[in-house]
Amino acid sequence: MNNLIAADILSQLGNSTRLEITRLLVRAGEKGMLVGELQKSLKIPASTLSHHLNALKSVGLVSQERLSNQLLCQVNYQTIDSIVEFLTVECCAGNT
Amino acid sequence: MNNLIAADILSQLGNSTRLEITRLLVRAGEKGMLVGELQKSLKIPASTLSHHLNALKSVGLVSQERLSNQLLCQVNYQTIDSIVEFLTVECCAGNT
DNA sequence: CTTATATTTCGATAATACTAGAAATACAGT
DNA sequence: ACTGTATTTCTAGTATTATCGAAATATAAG
Repeated sequence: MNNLIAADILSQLGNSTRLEITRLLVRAGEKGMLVGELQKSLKIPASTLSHHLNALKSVGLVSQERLSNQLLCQVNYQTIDSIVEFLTVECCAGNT
Repeated sequence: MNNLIAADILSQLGNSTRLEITRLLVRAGEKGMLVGELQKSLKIPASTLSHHLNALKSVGLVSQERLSNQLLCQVNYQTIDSIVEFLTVECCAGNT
């Protein structure tokens, strides 16, 4: 985890819609959520949601798996843990 | 700490220059760093640095204090801790 | 092979952010 | 007052990001 990758991940989390998507997926846990379920929760156009999901996928925060004609989304806990670790250990907090 | 405020803070950290500024200030600890020292480290124009410092101040990540004709910058550990807490507890990680 | 549902990709527009030179401000010393 | 150093604010150009309708693609069922 270097500065550039960390900034990339943080910038993806730094949008309230994407942060909310991430939060929903974390709460959904292992079983994940379908794109359609996310859309119902968020009430945003499908194309907008798809765009944000792509952004989250691009930095490894979310992965998708096809189930017939639906797409299941799951959060990647490892990526979240690694950014938390970056903030706490390598970079930032805990220096009080 | 709500979703919108968290996203704001995360988006400020989600820029490699600002993340580097934050990292430098964390490492500097209590004694902080002068704007000029930051500029020497980062090698970016003063106006660009000032712009980023304003962004970090706007979300409470950095504070400044004048020392005669220089400005001392300090990171606000509390803000970093609160965003880490948001990620670990309220929102995201640790759900494995 | 047509229809229906789920989702993405395309394309265009609007909004926001980044960068940096130039001018302005703040302060200290002479 | 004048000069020098530190830093900000102004301004503008460029680039990136967000939004979302319309069209396209994927899959399943009839």
